[in-house]
Amino acid sequence: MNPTIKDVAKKANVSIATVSRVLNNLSGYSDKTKQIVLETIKEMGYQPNAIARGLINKRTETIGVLLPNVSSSFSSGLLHGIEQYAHDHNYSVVICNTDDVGKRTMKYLKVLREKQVDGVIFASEVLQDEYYEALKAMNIPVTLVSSKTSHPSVPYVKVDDRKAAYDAVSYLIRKGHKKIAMISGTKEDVIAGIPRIEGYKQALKDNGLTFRNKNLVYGDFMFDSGCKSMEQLLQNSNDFTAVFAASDEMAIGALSVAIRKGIKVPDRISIIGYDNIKLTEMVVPPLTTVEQPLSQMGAIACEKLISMIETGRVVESSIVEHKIVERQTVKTLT
Amino acid sequence: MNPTIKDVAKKANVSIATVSRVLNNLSGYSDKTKQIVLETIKEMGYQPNAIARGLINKRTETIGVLLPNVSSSFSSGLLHGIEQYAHDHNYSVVICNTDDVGKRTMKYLKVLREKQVDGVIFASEVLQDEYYEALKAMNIPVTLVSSKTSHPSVPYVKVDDRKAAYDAVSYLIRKGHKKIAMISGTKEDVIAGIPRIEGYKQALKDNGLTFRNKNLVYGDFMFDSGCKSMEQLLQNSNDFTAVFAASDEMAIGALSVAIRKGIKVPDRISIIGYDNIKLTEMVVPPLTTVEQPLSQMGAIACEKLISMIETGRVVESSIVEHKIVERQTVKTLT
DNA sequence: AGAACGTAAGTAAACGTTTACGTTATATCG
DNA sequence: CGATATAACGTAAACGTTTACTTACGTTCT
Repeated sequence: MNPTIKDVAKKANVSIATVSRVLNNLSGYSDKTKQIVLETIKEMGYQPNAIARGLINKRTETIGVLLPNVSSSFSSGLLHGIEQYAHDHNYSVVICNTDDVGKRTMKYLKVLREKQVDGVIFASEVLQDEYYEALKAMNIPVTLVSSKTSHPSVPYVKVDDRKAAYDAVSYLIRKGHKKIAMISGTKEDVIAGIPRIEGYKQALKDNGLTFRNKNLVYGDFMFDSGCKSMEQLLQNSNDFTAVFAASDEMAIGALSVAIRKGIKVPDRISIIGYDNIKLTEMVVPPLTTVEQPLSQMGAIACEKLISMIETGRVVESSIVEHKIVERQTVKTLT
Repeated sequence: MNPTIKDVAKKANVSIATVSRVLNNLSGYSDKTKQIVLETIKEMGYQPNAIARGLINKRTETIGVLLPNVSSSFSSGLLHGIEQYAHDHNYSVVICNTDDVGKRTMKYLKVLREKQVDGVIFASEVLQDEYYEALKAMNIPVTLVSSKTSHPSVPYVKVDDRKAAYDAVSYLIRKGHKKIAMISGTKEDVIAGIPRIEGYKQALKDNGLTFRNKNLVYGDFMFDSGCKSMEQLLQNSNDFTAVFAASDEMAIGALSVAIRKGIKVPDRISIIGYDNIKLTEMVVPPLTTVEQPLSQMGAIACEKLISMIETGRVVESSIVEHKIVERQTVKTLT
């Protein structure tokens, strides 16, 4: 078995307390004993046991991250930022892939509680009442990323979806487009669905353009639905020069059916996406899109969480800046 | 504070031991006391403390996963399978994103040791001697996925890279191609570099085709290097009708420069990739590729690991089946 | 010289479990 | 009926730390 602090103490001829003290850089020992202890520690290859430590100081230096789909480009972008920040601050992260199913989430929450994590991040998930209650019972801090809530004790970090959509559409308008379609995400999504539709409508209105029902279709943020939506749009009216998609995957879906149908992008139709996932650079032509700084958002959410863990004080939510990344799928109309 | 087993015991008028017994479904109590205990547990909202439990049975039911890049489609595919299997078997997974830097890996290993994880999976990382020694000192099982090693005590799961490359090239040959270029990964990579080059050369040889140096170029598996490699290939000779890329990202890079240069794919040049990441379906035309069942591989690696943890016996390595997924980037030459 | 104090340690309780062992009461059997 | 087996518990040690409290001793000051 691995040596324990007791073994070290015995070999170094000091008490357990003394070893613990030098381990934790406290005072109460001479330079000489410090050297001896340090040496025997190295000699024996001693490593402290974080479990025992955790039991007594009620801190595990571990956080839980719940996300709907680890293997999506979106989630993993957030995760990257979270992990990096956490690790740089000596926290470990345990991942919980909910696959969008509520049952699983509750089970995860239970496990995280048993394992005594110091806090949890909900990434891109809505904080159901049931979850909130469970978390409250656990009595540990929570933050949200790419999501929001009205509970004052749980801060979130996200972009302003309404404004981002507004800006995307305004951008198209500035480029001379007057007939702009939208491929929305799911109609019920209070984060990435509704606000983006509102931004779209508002931008049209503010620029004297009329909203047409048949130029708005609904997908589910995924590639396939982007394809279908584009076909639907083409069938509905074919009366638009640009489309704003509520996710890059859908935008790329739209792009691919356009190409397949021989519709030139951006010459005949311009497309702008949303997210700026890695894929956008790889596709031909590269996709113009509105960027969410995913990794940075993850890092900020993690920063907030750790701050709450260590200070015990609730911190403020943040709105992070989106920006339009111009690539080659939007044409300037003259 | 959360109630402990002691609180439950007191309220239920039994001893701690009894509560523990019903909690763990052991024997030594009447049905009646069981009911009472269960009720007070529910009443008080008691949840066992896995840290205390872990301290005593030296098991944390947690595994560590080291991977070079969480946000790559490849890694997250593996991770997905790992997480799912682990969670279904009541293990938690803590992720460690090494970003390919060795220093970080050693630090992670130290943390994982302190946190007393029950085992670790190296995903798509080569097991350096230094790591192996550290792991051996920890005295816990290890498995590798999408990597291999000659240490008999660490099982791995991967596809047969040499054979997969051989099959990919043979496939092109069967489709009538005689002049086949290759965009390789890094020359030094003993897993995904060398064996795939060997498979490529062997397939040429076995079919009476001669290998030409200028038809083999080196990238680093990433998109950008795929672009550059394709340009280099075009400059070198332009004397090939098909290219085999050692990763989908590079294949897509090659595809995109082809399209940009007006080279029709697959009419003028056929392309086959490697991995079958999600991206391959989204690109136009959809990429023909050889599939590695990433999620399944992750699950198998995790299964092996858990088996080793629970039985204490080393298990065998596995070679999983690759297969060619035909999409639209390979043309049959007549 | 003696009081007062600071430094360098040691002792032991505590964290929340599991579990080996001990104790009682009841049932079983010859 | 006495011996003994068994069921139903309780007691306390153990896991590897941290830390409040105590002790021993050397300095400094008056």
